[in-house]
Amino acid sequence: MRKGELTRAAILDVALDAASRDGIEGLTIGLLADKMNMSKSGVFAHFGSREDLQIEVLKLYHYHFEQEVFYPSMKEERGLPRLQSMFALWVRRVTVEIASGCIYISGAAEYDDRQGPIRDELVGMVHAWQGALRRAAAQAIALGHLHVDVDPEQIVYEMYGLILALHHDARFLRKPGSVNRAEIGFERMIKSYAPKLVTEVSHSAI
Amino acid sequence: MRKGELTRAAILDVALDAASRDGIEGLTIGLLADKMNMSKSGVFAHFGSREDLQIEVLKLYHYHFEQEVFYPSMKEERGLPRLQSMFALWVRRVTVEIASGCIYISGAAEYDDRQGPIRDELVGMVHAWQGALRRAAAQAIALGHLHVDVDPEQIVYEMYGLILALHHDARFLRKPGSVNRAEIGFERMIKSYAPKLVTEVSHSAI
DNA sequence: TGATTAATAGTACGAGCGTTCGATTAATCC
DNA sequence: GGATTAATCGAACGCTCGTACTATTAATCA
Repeated sequence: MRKGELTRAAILDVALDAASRDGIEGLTIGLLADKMNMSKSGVFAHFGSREDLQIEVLKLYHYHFEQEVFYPSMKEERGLPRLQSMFALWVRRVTVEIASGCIYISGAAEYDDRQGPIRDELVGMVHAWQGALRRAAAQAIALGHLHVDVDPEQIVYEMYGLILALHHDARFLRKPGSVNRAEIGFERMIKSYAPKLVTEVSHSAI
Repeated sequence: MRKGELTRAAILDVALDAASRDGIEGLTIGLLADKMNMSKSGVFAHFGSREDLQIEVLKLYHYHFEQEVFYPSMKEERGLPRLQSMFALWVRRVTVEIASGCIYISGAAEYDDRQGPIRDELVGMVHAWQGALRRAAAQAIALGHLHVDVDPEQIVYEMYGLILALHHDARFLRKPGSVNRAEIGFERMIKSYAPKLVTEVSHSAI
């Protein structure tokens, strides 16, 4: 591996860390140069522009997310177990990120009114993840783990809400116990979307 | 009313609009000066500093939120009706804001890692609103509209999640039908936190 | 080791930022 | 209407930003 590629990767690592804290838009080349003990032009030379750097950081985050959340979940059994795993690993990732921050979430707030390549990249990633969640939910329905009438999109919507609330309460408000609330909410949602039982007993649970 | 106070109010109106779009941190004096057809120093003179301006914008947003969401809800009957009104008006506000943006939400993302007066102000406002929601939920429980074992904080958490998801999907992803999802999710939540039924009739009486 | 190429540093530019200060115009009051 | 105060402007300061260019150092390869 050439030396250039190595420093480039090191810069991206530092940039990801910085972006997690201050947002994608908070990334500056001067700041990275300081943290890397390099000159501004030295850092800049590895990327064609600041925008390219920002997009590379997004891709790096996406890679981490896939490795820690998506792929491990895909090894779980299809249907509800996989959906539960997705949520659990997602919660863990957001919790681990409490000190730094989830770029999908902070990025959504930063780029909801802007347009351009960065927004496009971000929207694509979130779409991909929501698509994976939707497929998992649809499989859970098809396999009879969840009620037939449930809309997979609705499940994705509510799961996303629980995670967003976790991010909000834990990171912004710094409330303890938020992880618990996310899990309780998820369990309640799964229960209320459970398939209709043949026996009367659990009617009240629906 | 002096002319100074009038322009000051006009600047704040424009600033609120700009901040809704580009965030509190995106506010710049030069931009406001352009929009107001004034000089930078002319705008600046109305506020001691940019930070003061930003805080004044927050207070103005808070005022609007109170007028459109909080006070009207307080006129509703205590308990579940009030809680439902709070959610409905909140949804409407976020929906109206889809073209611009909710500063409580975008601000939370901007200031989760910063500190200082702006963050303090923002945290205070969100705390106040969550407190109001919590009290309404607690009353709904006390009045028998919701199950006794339910934690009011959990209800606030999940309500906030539904709104955050609405903001995310409608504003960032620009998905249609998000308002419906928020309402469906809320109804399901209320149902699953409903009190255990003694008779069927009493349920509909609530 | 010497030649070649890659990686980094240094400097400069134009733009925008918040803020300060003195000058100037406009509104207010007697 | 003239005196007084309030409101606004204009220019400047020091700072940081992304980027372009040239020079210099370091790594790679024959």
